[in-house]
Amino acid sequence: MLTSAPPVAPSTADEDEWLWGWDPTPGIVSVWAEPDGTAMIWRREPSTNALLRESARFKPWLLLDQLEDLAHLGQRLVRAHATQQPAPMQVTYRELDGPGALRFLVSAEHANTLSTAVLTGATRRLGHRVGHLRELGPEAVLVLPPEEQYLVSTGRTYFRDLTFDQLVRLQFDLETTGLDAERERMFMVAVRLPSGATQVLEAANESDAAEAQLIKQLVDTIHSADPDVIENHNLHGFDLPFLDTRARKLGVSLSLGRIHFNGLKQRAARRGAPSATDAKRRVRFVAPGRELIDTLDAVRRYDFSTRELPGHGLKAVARHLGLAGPNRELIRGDQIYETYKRDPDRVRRYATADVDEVAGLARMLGGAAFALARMAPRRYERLADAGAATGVIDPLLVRAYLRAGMALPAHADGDGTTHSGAALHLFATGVAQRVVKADVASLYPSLMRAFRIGPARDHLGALLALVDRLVETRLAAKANARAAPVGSAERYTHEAMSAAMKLVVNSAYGYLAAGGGLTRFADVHAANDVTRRGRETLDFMCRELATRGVTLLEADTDGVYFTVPESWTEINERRVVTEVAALLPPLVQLEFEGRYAAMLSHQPKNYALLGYDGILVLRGVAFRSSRAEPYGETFLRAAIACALRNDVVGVRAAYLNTVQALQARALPTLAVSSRVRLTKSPSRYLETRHVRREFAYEAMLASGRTSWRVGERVRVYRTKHRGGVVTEFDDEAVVSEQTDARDYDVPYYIRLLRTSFAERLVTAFTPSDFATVFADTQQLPLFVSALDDIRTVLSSPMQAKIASR
DNA sequence: TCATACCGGGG
DNA sequence: GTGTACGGTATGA
Repeated sequence: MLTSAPPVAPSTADEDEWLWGWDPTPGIVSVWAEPDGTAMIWRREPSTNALLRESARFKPWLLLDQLEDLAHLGQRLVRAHATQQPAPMQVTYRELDGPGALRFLVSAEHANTLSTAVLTGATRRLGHRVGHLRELGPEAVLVLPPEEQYLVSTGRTYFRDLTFDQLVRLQFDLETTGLDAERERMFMVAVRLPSGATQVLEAANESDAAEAQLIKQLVDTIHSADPDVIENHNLHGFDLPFLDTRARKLGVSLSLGRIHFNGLKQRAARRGAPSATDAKRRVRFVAPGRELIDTLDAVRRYDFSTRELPGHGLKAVARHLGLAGPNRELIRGDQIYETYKRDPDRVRRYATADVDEVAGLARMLGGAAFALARMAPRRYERLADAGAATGVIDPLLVRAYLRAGMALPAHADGDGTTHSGAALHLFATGVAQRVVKADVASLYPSLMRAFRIGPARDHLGALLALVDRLVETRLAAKANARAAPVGSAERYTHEAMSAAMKLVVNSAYGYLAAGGGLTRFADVHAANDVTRRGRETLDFMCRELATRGVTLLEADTDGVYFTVPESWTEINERRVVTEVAALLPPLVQLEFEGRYAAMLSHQPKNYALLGYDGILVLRGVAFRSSRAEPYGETFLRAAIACALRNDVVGVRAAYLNTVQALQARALPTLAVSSRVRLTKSPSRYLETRHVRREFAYEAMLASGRTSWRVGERVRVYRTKHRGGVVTEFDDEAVVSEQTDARDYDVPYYIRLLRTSFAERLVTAFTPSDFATVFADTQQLPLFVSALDDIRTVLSSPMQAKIASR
């Protein structure tokens, strides 16, 4: 059980245990525990990869804020003694040290003994029936799922001494006649076996019996492959709920786990499918003995820090990450079944590509959750979809406190103090040459460490200790990754560890700042202390840089863009960053992040950067919008690239060329079309059409499209009097040149070019020069020479406009 | 027009 | 018995 360690001055060894647990049992790949105190553990022997199944006993436990509710047990309530074997119906307790509210650690042989005893006492005390422990509130009781009780009390974690590639993983992907499991059915399942071989299971016909047979085949395939992990993209949002519904309707037993249950188990989850019994609740399915991993979760977590993915769909992500083959079969979702009837091989290739890409994706992005599962006392599949703050840090803290024999604070509401945010300064707008970006890596956790800012109620100092250890572990993992051969499992493991550490470290501040009593140790004062020091640090950096002769452009939270004098070389640029870095506290590391040939500073968080390699990067909503017409974006990129090189003639040429291309109708209709989503059904639109006409629907009707799906994305464009539609295939618009009428409204699109797109260069010139550069096309001859004198400008008219978030 | 509610994904 | 993203878009006052 939970052995006691000295509650003060934790040693390095204690902190290791807080981070990693303490039981060395290797190779755990799944855990299933029951309220009766039995736990089933599946392990892979790291040296042989053989699967072992072990059963164990544990004592279910929970934490209470008082013992009053258990007084009615009389003799059955006993103080815990390490040596004494408790009797079956006994409840043992131990009072923990420290000031925390949740201070009584209570346990029994069966969880039901515990909960019944507490509920009986609470019912008597409160004078009304208390039917469930959660009714007592988190300030009065802490009870974890059985697996987590087991992992916390034993100090075990998943995957010790195992690499990701030692996991036995299977991927499957359903192909169905539609999205609604109530009305549609499955007709195909692509399976990728742990060996990497793929197979396609198919229903023989459209009958119930054939679909039932397909489900049985899938279940058999999974059982004979016996994977530790089952993966798919949106597994919990689509495949499992669909499968569950179909199996119920068809009366087929859906037993996907290693313990036979009739059907899948469920757990509450924020991101899951609506529960069949209560539509307000969301659930995820559980198959005991296996871990059900949704690559969509890994994608979200990845994109959360990188923000580079075009979308989170499997095809888009696989393409972006280089996992998609060159001849990847693509079929629009609503055409899959139709295609299957005509050309089944095409759908087989499509579905097989899906499972292959999922396997690649899971390996590429799943390592972070794998690494977390080696630390935190939760199931792998829980850590794969958990938020870092409550999902990872809180379980680590709970385990640390119990290990130290310390009482845990209960969740507490804030005192009404509002949370203050980061600093954002726009110092100058327009075009700057020789731009440098300097930033502080992981500013907030660094400030927490440097100034020892932790939650006031964390008397054990566990959060700061964890952040310290996580940062150290991350640095070691990064070094190990660099030392390992490229592409090796070892390198991959270290990189995944580093990514996982970064995730948790960066959420430590979020944990502190979480409002509404969401996290156990939330502390708005500490969080404000962090952001205040963050603002001070940013302001200090800006001042110190400015006194060293640079011109500040924009500063946001933890980084600053500035431009340097013409005479400076990269050596000077780096020196000024190093000098300022030396003035900051040791753990707050200002880094030279990059240098650019030029920058167009438009609005806060909206700018363009031209690299010395000639690559132009646009940031911010002003420059990137999914609705923007492609011709405008093309123009904007060309014009900005010229402006950043001070090629004013080029800017003018880009403008004129676009105008002329429009006038000559040289641009395909696709180039002037805008992406919209149809959210009203045809009948719903027709109801309101006489009151208010909406362009997108009018364009559909004008193109003879009288039926569409709600949610369908189309590209629409304007003609002289009405509108037209270019249909879209997935994310890539496909239009046939022969059918392209190019009947778009030329004056409208010329106007749009000027008022919407050219406008985004307004800060690059003085007002009169701007008017000249984008003057009416007829006046061209007048202005050719006038352009020679025009230079881009950088201005700071507003006295360093300061905004606060 | 501005605030707020909702979505992201899957066939 | 969950977990508080965030930026874009849809909808309603």
